[in-house]
Amino acid sequence: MRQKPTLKIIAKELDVSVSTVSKALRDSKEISDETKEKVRAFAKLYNYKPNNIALSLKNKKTKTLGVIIPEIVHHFFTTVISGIEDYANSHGYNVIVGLSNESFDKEVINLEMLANGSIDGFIISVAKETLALKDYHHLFETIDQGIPIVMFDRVLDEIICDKIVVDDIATSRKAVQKLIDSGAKKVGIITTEDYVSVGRLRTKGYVEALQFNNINLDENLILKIEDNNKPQDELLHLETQIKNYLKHNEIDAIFAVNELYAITAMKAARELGYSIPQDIQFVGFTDGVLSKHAFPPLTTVSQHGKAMGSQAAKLLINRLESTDETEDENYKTVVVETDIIERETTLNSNES
Amino acid sequence: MRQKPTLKIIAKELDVSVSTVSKALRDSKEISDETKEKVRAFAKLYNYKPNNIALSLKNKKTKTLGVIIPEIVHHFFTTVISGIEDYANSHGYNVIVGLSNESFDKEVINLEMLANGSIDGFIISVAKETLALKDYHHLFETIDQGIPIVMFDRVLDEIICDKIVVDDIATSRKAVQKLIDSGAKKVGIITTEDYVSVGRLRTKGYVEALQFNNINLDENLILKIEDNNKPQDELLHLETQIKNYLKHNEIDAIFAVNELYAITAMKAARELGYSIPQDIQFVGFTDGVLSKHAFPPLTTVSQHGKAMGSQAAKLLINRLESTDETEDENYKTVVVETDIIERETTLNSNES
DNA sequence: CTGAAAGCGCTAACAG
DNA sequence: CTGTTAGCGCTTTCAG
Repeated sequence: MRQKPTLKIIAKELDVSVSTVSKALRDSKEISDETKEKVRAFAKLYNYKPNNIALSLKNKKTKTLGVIIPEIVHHFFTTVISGIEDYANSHGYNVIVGLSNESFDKEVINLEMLANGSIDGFIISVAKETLALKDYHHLFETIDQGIPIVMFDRVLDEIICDKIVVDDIATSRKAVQKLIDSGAKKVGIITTEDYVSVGRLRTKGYVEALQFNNINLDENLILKIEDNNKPQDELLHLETQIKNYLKHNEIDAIFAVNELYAITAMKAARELGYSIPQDIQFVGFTDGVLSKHAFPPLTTVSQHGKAMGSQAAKLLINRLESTDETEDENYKTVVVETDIIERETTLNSNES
Repeated sequence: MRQKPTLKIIAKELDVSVSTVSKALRDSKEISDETKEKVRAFAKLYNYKPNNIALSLKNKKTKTLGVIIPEIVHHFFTTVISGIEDYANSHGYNVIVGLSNESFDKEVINLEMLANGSIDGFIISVAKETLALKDYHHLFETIDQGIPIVMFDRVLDEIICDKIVVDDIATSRKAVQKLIDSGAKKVGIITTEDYVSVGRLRTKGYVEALQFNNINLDENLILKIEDNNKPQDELLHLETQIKNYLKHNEIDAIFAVNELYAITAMKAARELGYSIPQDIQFVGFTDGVLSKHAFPPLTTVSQHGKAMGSQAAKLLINRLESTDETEDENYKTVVVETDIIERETTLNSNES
């Protein structure tokens, strides 16, 4: 095992001072070409690379971003990370990932661990539990310490910072409109409880779309999935809730606020003898592997997670590197476009 | 914006020396109870937290693990990460994630970036391109620098280090045996090209299972998917390869070395008029969301990614914290168990 | 019991 | 053109 060379070692070896070596390697004009050459050759030979930690301590910046998400085994978050990585890496930044597992405490711990010098800024989508508790002190504190935060997907009006969102309301309106245009008369929604902001907004879009088409709102057609937070029987729970809902209502189209709800509902519908899309149409939210490979392939609105991720990284890095004091207050929230990807769970408008 | 308190600031405020504050906070017995109390109170009030970077520089360890994987939008890797995170976090370590995107160059860059002091050790699954090129100098060099590596899933015999694997051969044997026991006479395999070690090994298990059952090997039943590395039309490419394969062979069971191949093959089979599992049975490898929600739900062998992740983290952290010189050479490779999760694409043995 | 000093690896202001 | 010095935040001898 060969130990890593340091400036000190090189300096001693070449019988010059540490600062000379440092300057030579950074091509300072204070140093003679001759010395530069000598130092560079030696450095290359011994494969010298500056120590990141020392640089971080010196510069008070680590060139790494902290990403905190509720869950990594989840296609949407995973695409966002890949967008972040992409942008960050190509701009010289690394990415530390912290998982909250939807737990408030873990979110706080992760934030605090990383806030002590490990990262320059955060990209975060808050845990459900945090949303439920409405306790945001950890976020306020890190901003107060001068560490910028970019929120995405699950964002908070209370926190003043850069944000990346999807226009949930407009997108849902669009999705529901699609269903109506394809001939659906009784469209239902499978959504989350209202404390999950994205669920609430998507429900709102659903309601607006109905109003716009002069369709009376039937509260029974809104299924809010109770999240019991016990992964083991969650799926079963989900299935029974959906099956009951389908049995007790006359529905010819369903808008589901995520893939899993959509897929589970399709399965339930199939088991109840419906054929898709003739008897009942489906549109999901968030395009992922499940949608593409479902049977039949699910029409879904794509959130462009990768774009959200790189946008988030871009906003954060810009803020970190901006020396412009006036920009300090100028927080943006960028809305990323969504598309509906038509697959085989919806009818064409003219077929209806 | 309140700036973070440092030892220096506290010391000045309390009119004592920096070292006194440091010692007081670490409960050194050199310090009087009175002073300790005073310092602690002040530190709590100002919410003092030691700066990680300074500690890292001082201690020559960062308490963070570098994880380098080919692809994050992939259920298996994602479960592994979650296992790593879990174990690492509960032992005071953070996790930096680097993605190689199956590219050799990106793998090298990531490794080098992180090796310069950012992390204490690596957990890595190598990129396909690296496997194809057989260029492992970056791995040798980081080990040579004294940075331990734990490899998982795609491991290399040439590299001497801790490894976490699945017994691919035995597992494949088991999977194919299951198919045979369920009455299959002509079982095919959809696998990768041989340079992907896991593909090669799984193919080997397939061959062994046939031999064991005195079934003649028909080379035509082995479909090695060409990976053209162009994501956009990859899927289409995959589909046509598989469809051709199904058309030109008589097959009543397929063992696929990953979920995607299995799902795609099921789709192709359905389109060709087969019914599953009556006409053709399927077993996949690597249990993920796709398998569970496929139509019909796919029988699959579970790799226990989360267990692999925490095992990897455990091995790495043990090695990092072991002061025992004798352990230095004692590299383990742990084999994690696999299970076959029976769902609806296979017949029961007694039904056959 | 407390403080001064050195050092982790690096940069930069300032002398020479 | 090169070297000395100080300092980033912290720990740890070693003196007092």
